[in-house]
Amino acid sequence: MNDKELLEKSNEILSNPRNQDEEIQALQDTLYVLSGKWKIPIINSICNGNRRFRDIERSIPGITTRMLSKELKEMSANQLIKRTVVDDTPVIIEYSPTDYCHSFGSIILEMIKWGKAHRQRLREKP
Amino acid sequence: MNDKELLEKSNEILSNPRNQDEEIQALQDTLYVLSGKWKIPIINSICNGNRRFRDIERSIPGITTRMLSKELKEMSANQLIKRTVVDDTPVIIEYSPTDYCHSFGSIILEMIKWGKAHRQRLREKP
DNA sequence: GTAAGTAGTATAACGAAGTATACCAGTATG
DNA sequence: CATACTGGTATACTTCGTTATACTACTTAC
Repeated sequence: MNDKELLEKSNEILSNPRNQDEEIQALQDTLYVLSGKWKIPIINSICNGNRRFRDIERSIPGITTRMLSKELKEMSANQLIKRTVVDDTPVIIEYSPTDYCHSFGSIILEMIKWGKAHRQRLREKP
Repeated sequence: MNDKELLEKSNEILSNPRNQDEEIQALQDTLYVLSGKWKIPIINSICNGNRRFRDIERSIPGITTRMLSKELKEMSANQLIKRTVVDDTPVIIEYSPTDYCHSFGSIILEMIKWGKAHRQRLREKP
């Protein structure tokens, strides 16, 4: 590394106090937890008040019972949601959000915001 | 639906002015554009100042040249990034963010925030 | 009794996403 | 001269996400 490069490097570090390695790790952690096509829509649906299997299923276009079943199981295991059996007759199964689940609120809101702006852009110049 | 349920439903609608269908669509649009394991880390890397192939590659743990090459090609085609050939000797290839790319800033920041908080939680109660 | 809804499971199969590894031509470094 | 870097491509392979379809057991409504 020559003097010019060294100077550039030091300027870069000074102007950018963020820790790159830590950030990319945080980003990849988040992406790992949210991986796949369905977890975010499911979290969104449950946080929006949907509690029962068929209600959640109907609220997410394109999802199949199998995928919903699989994801709900995985998300229960990971404390993202809570599965409650209401011992009525007939038995009712309720899925509810945990605090953990609510912590994705900001990410989901930003994604909704982006998606809406995206559609707007497409309408304006197609 | 009985009277009690009807009342609850109407209260729910009044207290929740958001359009569910529009939101889930916006969410799924966003997820579609960002699908896969690598686009968000790549956007982040380029927005953080990495410009050249090997720099981007080194900044993203786990990515292979093949995946990076594939994604960069796709993202160039979709106007997410710009590929510039600097006709020096040797030829240098530069990838730079577009405005479109910058529009993911808020989502990425929220994801980094979540990932950091997540690690913090794990440290506190393992 | 029959149709429709609830909460799923079972099975099979497809294909995209991702991994691993090697390789290339050109250039720079020691 | 050997090594290592650059910007990728080629090939082969694996995995697992996803779809499609059917089915169960129970309940409610007509």
